[in-house]
Amino acid sequence: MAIGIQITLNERLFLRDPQRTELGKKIIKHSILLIDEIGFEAFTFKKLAKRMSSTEASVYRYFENKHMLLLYLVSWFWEWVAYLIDIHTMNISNPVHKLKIIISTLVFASKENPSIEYVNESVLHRIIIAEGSKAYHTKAVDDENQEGLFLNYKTLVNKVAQVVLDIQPEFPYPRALASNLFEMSNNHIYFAIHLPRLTDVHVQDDSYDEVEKMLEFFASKMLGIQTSK
Amino acid sequence: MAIGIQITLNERLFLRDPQRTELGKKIIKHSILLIDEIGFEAFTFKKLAKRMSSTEASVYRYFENKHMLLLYLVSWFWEWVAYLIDIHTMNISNPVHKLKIIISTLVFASKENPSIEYVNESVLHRIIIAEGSKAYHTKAVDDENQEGLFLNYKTLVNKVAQVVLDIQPEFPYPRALASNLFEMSNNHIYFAIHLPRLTDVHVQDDSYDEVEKMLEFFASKMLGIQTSK
DNA sequence: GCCCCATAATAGTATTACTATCTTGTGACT
DNA sequence: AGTCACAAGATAGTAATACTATTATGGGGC
Repeated sequence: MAIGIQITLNERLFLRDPQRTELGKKIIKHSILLIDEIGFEAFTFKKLAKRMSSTEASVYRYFENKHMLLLYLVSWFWEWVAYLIDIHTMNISNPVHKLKIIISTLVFASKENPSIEYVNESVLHRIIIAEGSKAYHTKAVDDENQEGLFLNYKTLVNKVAQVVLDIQPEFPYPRALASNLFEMSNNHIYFAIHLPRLTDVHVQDDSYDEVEKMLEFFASKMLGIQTSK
Repeated sequence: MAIGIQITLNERLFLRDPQRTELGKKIIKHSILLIDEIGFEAFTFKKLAKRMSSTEASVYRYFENKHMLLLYLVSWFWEWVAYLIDIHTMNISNPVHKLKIIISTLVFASKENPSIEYVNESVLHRIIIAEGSKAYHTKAVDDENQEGLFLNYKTLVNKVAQVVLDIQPEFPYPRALASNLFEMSNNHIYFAIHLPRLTDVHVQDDSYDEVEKMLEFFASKMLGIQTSK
């Protein structure tokens, strides 16, 4: 099942392509686990190297710094979600149905059958939820954007915006609706777990059903479509 | 005009109340300016002290670390927005009208007549937009939440959620709608400036009219109310 | 005139965020 | 079989960060 999936990322995200070597894959694998455990602020290349039984200097040969590594993980995640959306909506022509599938793909990204052994998609999803926004809340955002480091996310948002326009060609804020669905999904999962008074949904274990229902509700209200049973 | 405004904040946010001393006020004032200039990651107490012609050790007597200082600034900002909303909606009984005022207060928070000399509200608004979400995206979020460090924001969100319920008592997601309005406001101002493909609105200089219009559109769609001219 | 206490001045530590250099081991090519 | 290339390991070193501790100074109140 892992065959055929290729996640292609901007080459400027890394110094040496981590997908091409064993050490590279180990860096991806363990950085996901370690960031999830101790948080991005406390995460350092030294700790990562120790955990992997490698050295700091070796990690630095793959990524310029931990910010670039985060950017890499975030890009990887969105590229993966885009891939999932593509295969799930491939044969769907009804855009309303398509949007519904997009929402559930997004919310349940972590539950998909893992496709690549060195990436724990479920843990990566948690990282995106907790740390994802730090990838673009930086002083370097404009330079990095110019280098195309956010292309994956922007492409995905625009893909969804196109579906919105297919549903309602005159809708005035297709991209804002699309990006808001993505941001809301992450935010409200996070709120439900850590700041429950900021939301109305609940999550238990890793069941995000209520989040999905809420996003469907919001989307259908925005686009004036019937909520299907 | 500065008379009578008192911003009261959780005492656990600081070690010594910065509002009570000259040095404290200088810390608030210059930290706002410096974080805006160099970004939160590059910001250090040493640089702040140098800028203020004080010492690192003195700053540490007021705030445990830079994260607590950010939390303080964020709380200050939301408390201030809550205050503005209160005075602007004081005599309004129609909840639809109230919500509209809330949206414009939120979007134009930075344009309000400055009330406290040591806080540049316009610059502070920029910080909230660019760095605000880092205040709660931390491993310590649960502990800090338990200590009440996010109360200001949660209270504000719930105040707006109550207005939503006044408009539509059966609305299933009042808090999510409220928090989403706040998050969207900040996000889309940021997107418009740095990642324009993630939104449909534009901002020029500090004119956020399009953001206001969009939030009104979203809110009225969600609540099924007429968009007023 | 003395006490209190905030601030300044200074120093010191562990960790972070790197950069540099040198060695070793493997695989590929001749 | 020999050497070449090159990735990774080992080691060291530097400047900055994130603090903590100690002592000195100076002004306001009693």
